Amino acid sequence: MPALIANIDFFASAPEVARQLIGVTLLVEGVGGRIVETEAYAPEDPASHSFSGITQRNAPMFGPPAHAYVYRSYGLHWCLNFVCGEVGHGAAVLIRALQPLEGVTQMQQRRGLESSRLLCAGPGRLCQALAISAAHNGMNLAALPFMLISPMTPQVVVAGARIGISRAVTTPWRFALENSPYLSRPLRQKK
DNA sequence: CTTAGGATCGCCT
DNA sequence: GGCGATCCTAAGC
Repeated sequence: MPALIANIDFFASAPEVARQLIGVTLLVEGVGGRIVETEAYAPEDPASHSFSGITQRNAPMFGPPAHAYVYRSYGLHWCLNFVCGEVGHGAAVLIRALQPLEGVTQMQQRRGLESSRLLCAGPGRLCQALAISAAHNGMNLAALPFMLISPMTPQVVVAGARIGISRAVTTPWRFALENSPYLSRPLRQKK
């Protein structure tokens, strides 16, 4: 079965993959933790980089699934996405936050920060902690330096509106591990 | 608790 | 030329 890593089918839609990624342990060079927050970006999605078609920057989104799409945000931060869906459709999942587990000392050094709560709580922060940069753009997630490990038990996932965008602001494609203290921002659930 | 401003630059119109 | 799928710090309530 192609593109099946850590029991996740990367050929599925972005929201499905985003939900399935919650609880998966992500390591880069052995450093990282458990994914506690993701966002889905799909074709036909006005908030997606792929919305207006293929460009130099978003080209990896139109490549094979289960590969990395890394881009620079606001000129100074890196953001890590996992490409998913059918080849050429332009879907991806933004990895927004991790619960630090492995290589915590190294992540603290890279971030210049001791707090474990804020170590990987945000797409830019976790890329700094894991030393992810343009060098990782287009890389296969099934091969080193990446490692994905599926959780041992089912995860309780909650959904809400995505953060930091100006279009399609109500689409509930932000996914988080329920009650996790390691989110970039608290997710306000509907009651 | 919320909000405001600055850093900083590649990408797209 | 304008504007971000951000983050940090500071100040106000």
